[in-house]
Amino acid sequence: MSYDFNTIEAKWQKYWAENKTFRAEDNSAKEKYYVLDMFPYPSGAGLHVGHPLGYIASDIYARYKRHKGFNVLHPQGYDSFGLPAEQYAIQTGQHPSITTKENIARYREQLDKIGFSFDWDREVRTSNPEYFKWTQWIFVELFNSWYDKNQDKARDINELESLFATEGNTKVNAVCDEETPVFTAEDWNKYTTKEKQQIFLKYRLTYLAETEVNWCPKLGTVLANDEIVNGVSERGGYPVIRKKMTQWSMRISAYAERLLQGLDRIDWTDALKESQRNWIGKSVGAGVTFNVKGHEEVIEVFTTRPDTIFGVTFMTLAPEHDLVQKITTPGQKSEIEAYIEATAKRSERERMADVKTISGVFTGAYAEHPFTKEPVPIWIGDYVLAGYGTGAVMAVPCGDQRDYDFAKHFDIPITNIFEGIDISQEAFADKEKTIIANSDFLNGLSYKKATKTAIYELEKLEQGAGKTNYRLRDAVFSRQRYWGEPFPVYYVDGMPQMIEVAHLPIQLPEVEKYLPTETGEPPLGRADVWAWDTENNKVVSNDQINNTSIFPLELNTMPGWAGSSWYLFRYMDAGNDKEFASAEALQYWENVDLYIGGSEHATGHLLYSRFWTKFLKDRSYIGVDEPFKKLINQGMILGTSAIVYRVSGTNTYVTKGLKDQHDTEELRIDVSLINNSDELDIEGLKKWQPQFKDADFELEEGKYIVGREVEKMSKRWFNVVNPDDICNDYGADTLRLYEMFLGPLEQAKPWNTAGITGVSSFLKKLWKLYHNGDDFAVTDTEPTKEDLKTLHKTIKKVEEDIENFSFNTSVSTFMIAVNELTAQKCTARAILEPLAILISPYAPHIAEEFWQRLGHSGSIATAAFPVFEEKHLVESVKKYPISFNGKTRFTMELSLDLSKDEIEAAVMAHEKTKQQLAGREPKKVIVVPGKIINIVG
RNA sequence: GCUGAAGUGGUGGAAUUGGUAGACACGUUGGACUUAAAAUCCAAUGGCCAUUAGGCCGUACGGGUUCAAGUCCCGUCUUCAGUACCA
Repeated sequence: MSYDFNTIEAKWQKYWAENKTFRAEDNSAKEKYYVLDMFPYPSGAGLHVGHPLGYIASDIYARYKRHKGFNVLHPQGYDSFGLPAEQYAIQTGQHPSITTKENIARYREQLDKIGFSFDWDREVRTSNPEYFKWTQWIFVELFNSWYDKNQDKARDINELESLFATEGNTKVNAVCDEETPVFTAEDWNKYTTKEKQQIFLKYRLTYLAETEVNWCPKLGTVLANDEIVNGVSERGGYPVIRKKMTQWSMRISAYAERLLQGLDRIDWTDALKESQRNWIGKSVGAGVTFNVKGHEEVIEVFTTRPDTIFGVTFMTLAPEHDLVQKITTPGQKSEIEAYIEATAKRSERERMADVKTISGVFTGAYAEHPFTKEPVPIWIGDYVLAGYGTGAVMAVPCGDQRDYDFAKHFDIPITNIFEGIDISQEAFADKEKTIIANSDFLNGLSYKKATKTAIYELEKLEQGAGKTNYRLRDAVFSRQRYWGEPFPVYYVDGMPQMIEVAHLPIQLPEVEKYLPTETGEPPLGRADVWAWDTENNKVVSNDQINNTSIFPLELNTMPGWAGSSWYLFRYMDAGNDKEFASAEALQYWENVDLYIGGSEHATGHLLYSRFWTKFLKDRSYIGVDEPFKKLINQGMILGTSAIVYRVSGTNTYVTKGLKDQHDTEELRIDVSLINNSDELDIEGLKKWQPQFKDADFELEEGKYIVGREVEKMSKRWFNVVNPDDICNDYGADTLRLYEMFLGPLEQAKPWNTAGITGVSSFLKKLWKLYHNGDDFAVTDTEPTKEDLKTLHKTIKKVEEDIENFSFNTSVSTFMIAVNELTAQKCTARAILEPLAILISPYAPHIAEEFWQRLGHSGSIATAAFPVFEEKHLVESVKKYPISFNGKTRFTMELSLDLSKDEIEAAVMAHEKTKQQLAGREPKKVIVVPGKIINIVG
């Protein structure tokens, strides 16, 4: 019987499902190990061969850990809320839940074919009400929490209320909005309920506020900072503008320092940690207050260089800054307004595209320098960003190149405050070489000392203090969409109220269209049944809204990252309808030991889930501070597109070798029409699309050779390779081995189906090793020394490879082992049985088949990993290369029992050595046991 | 600009961490089997010189340390990824 992978794979996939082979136990004497993949968004296109790469790697590791005796949790689910299903719904009118279900069914079918060891009993779907009930619950918990800086953790909002009632907010050290008023206990107790609610909103970890947001008109929704790439939306690439809107936000900024510190304790790549560090963007400096001449208002700035305060010759505000309208003098009004209008019109992208153009307008107003009391002109300019720091800078042209360029452009004076530095050409920003001059009490001081002194003096004046600033902004949490989690929120007198957990989940209402309303409200504004009855605790028809007991519900939905920020905990106890997961399950499974997924989530999902984990820990729902202990980013598998060359204006296609003789245009065609030597199947192409039906082809040596281009795998390039096809043609085990064999896990690499024959024929050879003709032929004979050596070499290498996640080299190791054992005609059970276990994480189906044929009744999945024994690798005789002055001349066999001196004596006595030395005395003989002998003449 | 990663045959990539560079595989060439093709099997395959034996040069480039460097150190160049008017 030959290797019939289709039958074998179907058989074992059925066996695993029926026997629930990979079910994880929630309490076990075994040590736990949690291996998680970033769960997929089930898109309509299905999986291509790139998607399973990370899943295969995590599956190998999960299976390996089971062999090593761990209780392994390896679940899978779907991130099933999101834009594509909604856009499809807008086009077709089909409810997104239907599309989503269909797509999930397709994904599941494809995943099952590859033979993953997922515990499907724990499947989660973020769009299932049983799941998003708890997403809504976490939202409510965040709403009911505030961040205490003294204890450095989130606390119950009721505790804040009692603090307010007894001592006001003067002593409360909390993370809150900038413009939070100061009040006493007496004030507090006089406030109306609504006033109290307004104040609480400034403290809650999720809050409703009017903020400057990224509005994407094309998508009709706001976006968080991480959803914008290069000034355009990540999805679709549409322009994004800044706009003030009332939105839900997450006070992630409260966790900035802990998110930064936590990075030191987790095993992630440096690149990823670095991009989170950059995103958090900590900078240490000072906040400085400038009085505005003739106004009550003051301007707050943040600077990393308080030591250069005497170099301030002007100030610049962001055009969007609140004070601009108030301080602009009548004479400058029209000019300022024209400028603000012009900048507001520009998209983020345009603004980023021309950073070189210097623009700005003088407001006519002056601030007062805190020390010299000199007037400082106040300008506005779009090089100052509203979203960073306070949206205002003290400009020090001598020490900052942007301020310098601005000053030169508008002819603003530049004061030099650096000892012995020429600033006639450019600003001087080297902190380390700075000696301050021309600066009153800072003269002669270094950067460090001057900074300290300046802050001290500012504090004395009460016009500044040391301050740490973070680039990390609070994350906008509302989306003007349909297909997302509804907020468990209704409004009484404009103030948001939470719905208690007992009445959750709040399910999505039916709408007749998935578009915004004519008045610009989100799609939920179309729902007829979307009001909250506080007496009966249920959703009722909008007609009944009376604002005494029945109130309107929130119209926004949550963003895509809501459900994915905590799903790792749901897998621990996926069926629980009383809690998001039981305390026992949470305590046992703790957090993810190994997480595998793409690096594109560096500043989105991976940051938000760390934030929610820290929050849940603060509120004592979980015991861990970080969600993912170790993280590996798998590289993308790229497609290799096929290109034909059409002679311009004709229907004639020329082969690659002749294309330079014509004026041609490139067309991408389906990669399945190309054979392993880049030759085109012309008849196939003619049938593929009508435009090729009557085409002419100019060949070379009777062949049409296509051009190739490596690029992202995508339907529109026709370069998608479907894993189902590979499974049908070569088998899932071959697909798994080949995906690993392609190259290092973390690297991007092109898919090339041609190379798959290598691993495919390896599996055939492996099959033959266990079979003699048609019969399964494993004998109980004693293994030879060579056989044992091959086995133990393989155990050692494979174990090391898996521990280091270099799965690619393991595949080669298997190939070598099988070649050697075939040559040695090894049929010994004592070799082939452990070999089956070694291969089982990589090629589980064939391994199970061998295991059964070897007479075992259960699954190979729980078999113990073979133990490596050094003694089998030790040889008695070794070939030593003998070198003279670094050049290898010959090799010589020597016993390994010899000591260093004996080896040296034997080599010197050897005839060839004597010839080489030709009577000369060597200076030195270097013996590296088992490796090389070097004689230095 | 800044940060991170990396430069090894025609290609993907190995190299036990300083010890015979190019494992393994693809591709290519030649051969066997076949009427033929596919499949399969065998052999060769870094470059140059040599009939052979063998020799010389080779891990982006230039230096250095060492008996010994792909690996360590200094400098240069290139590529990829992330990020960017961050005060």
